[in-house]
Amino acid sequence: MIPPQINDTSLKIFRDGMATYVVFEDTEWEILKNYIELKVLQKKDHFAVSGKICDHIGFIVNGSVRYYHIKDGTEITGYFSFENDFVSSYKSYVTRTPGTGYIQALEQTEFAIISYNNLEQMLNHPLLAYKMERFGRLVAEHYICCYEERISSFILDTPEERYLKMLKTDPDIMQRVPQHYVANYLGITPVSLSRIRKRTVFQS
Amino acid sequence: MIPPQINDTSLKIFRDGMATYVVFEDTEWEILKNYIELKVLQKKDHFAVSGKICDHIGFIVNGSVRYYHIKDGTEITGYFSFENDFVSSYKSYVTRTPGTGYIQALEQTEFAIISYNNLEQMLNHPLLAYKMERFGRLVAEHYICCYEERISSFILDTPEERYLKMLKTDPDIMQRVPQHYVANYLGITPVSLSRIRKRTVFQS
DNA sequence: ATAATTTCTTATCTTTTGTTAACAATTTAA
DNA sequence: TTAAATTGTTAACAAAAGATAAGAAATTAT
Repeated sequence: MIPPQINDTSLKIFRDGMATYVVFEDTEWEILKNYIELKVLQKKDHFAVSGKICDHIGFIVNGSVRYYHIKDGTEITGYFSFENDFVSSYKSYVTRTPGTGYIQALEQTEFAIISYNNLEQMLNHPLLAYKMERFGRLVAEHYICCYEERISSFILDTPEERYLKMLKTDPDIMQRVPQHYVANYLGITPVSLSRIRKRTVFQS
Repeated sequence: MIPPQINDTSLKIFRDGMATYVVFEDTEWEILKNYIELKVLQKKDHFAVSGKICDHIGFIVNGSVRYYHIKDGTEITGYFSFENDFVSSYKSYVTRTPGTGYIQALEQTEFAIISYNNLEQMLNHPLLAYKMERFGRLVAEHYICCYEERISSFILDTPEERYLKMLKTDPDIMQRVPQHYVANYLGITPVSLSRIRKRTVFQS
């Protein structure tokens, strides 16, 4: 099985990204890299679509994506990911069931990707299994921490507080993402975000 | 190191709970069980408190807990856990930093617990490490899926829809938990939940 | 460069939620 | 059993958000 070649620059960035969680030695990496492929999406192309099983987990080498759902015929954006983030319809990927949302490139975006089958092979490979399990655990734990924060903010903060916190946490998000997507992400309407920005004398 | 004894009934329930994710053989279990302790909290006792590092991960053998934060001097309940759930201030436990919230028993509650040190030892034990990493990954993935659902609901659904969905997902929650806690959990005030229940001819 | 599309703001009106307070109902404690 | 505390409901009013629409601003496409 000869996977589509991924270039060395992207591979290096991906290796560094994984090293945040688990460091792979050169000998391990020589094996591991054979399971990594490259994917490039143009603006508005989809990484995952509703109704289909999401077959890959991606790592953004450069670019960005948004997660959205369709409710009553309109798109509602729930999340964004940027460089060095992992991307997938996790539930779909993990449970092998059709996803309920979409993941779309906000601009031309380059991913290092691991197919479900390749991940299975890595998890069964005697020289990779242990570190891959560990890697998976640490990544999952990291995202749990992020999600915890996000849920707390819905429980504890008003939309206005959520907006102001976001400006501190992701100072450049308003520059990189259309405002009406950000509004959805905050759980409010675009009109409402516009009003909040007006009354908070929008810093940034 | 001789840990406080945990009784066999509770241990069996905990073993079944872990087996949802990874099955441990008898020989493995004989080692593993030495790292498990028992904890019993009376109603209103705390499993974790704000400002302190949460040193244990718990598994509810029987009973229930609520997660809450204090904002402007008042308690806001963000989550509940019941039998067969894992319980911890995850971020605190994982990152070894003081937690920002509280976990409190809603009734007398019995936990199988793993201290951070014991978990480290298990993760370093040659006969347990691999399966424990895998177990950790699968549990974390499971909670990611749950959290994804919850966040989606804040983005996509109105409070009323969120309430109705909850009735389907957790049909007995209104019986087990005070209503004003549930209101917080839904991201609204107790008064608002009372109104929603009135106008939806509260089923259940 | 111009037209078309998308995005953002503003205004009006409606609906919902938050706030506060009073009271009833229920649970807990003495 | 009675008293105290907690919990749930309802009402009145204020504040915020949703819905819709119109127009301005910015971006994208031709």
